[in-house]
Amino acid sequence: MQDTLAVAKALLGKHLVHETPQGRLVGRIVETEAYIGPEDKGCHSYGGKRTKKNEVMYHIGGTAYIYLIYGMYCCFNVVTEDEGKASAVLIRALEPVEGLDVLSSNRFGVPYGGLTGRQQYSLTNGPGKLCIAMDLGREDNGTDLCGCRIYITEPELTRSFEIVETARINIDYAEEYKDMPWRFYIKDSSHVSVKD
DNA sequence: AATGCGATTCTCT
DNA sequence: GAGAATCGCATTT
Repeated sequence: MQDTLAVAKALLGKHLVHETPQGRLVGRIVETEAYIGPEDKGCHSYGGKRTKKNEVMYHIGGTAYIYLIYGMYCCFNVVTEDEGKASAVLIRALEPVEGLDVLSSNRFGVPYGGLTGRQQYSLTNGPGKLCIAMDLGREDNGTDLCGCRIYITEPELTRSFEIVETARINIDYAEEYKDMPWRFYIKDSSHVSVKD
């Protein structure tokens, strides 16, 4: 059960990789949020709710759960734990690592060199933004992250960093769970969506 | 058949 | 900081 929290923290600093026809896209994970199964009022599977939309949450850990939010953006999650636990970790922000021109083209329609400073900063610093840049869409929902197209790796150069634990974003409806410190980010990263 | 809304982002002010 | 954009799907009539 608490294992999801461990995964959320362990994912920080890892590289999310998407092998696309345009090239290999890589981002360093700098911000995550844990959504912990039926008990968590902020979780799509709260109370054991199981629908067409959240079905993938009930799959085995290591599956990609991607859903459409607000009619126009996607959010990318990593399903955690055993089959049926319906827990997941939302990837909220990345630092661009590889494939900068493709990431930039997907988001802003121009190569990385044509970006303003503000655009560079906002390339992947949010759950909807990183899906656009990394070309992750609903067609990738249910993808096995242990495969060779979308996966997570340990970077070649590991840096030490400090982890900040804080409340999750935009789940005011989650009552006593909205303040749980289940959001994690790398303190000195310049690409975190919201800092305290 | 109709209604309501969300684990967001962008554009003004 | 507020408001709009936009739509699949769960829930209600």
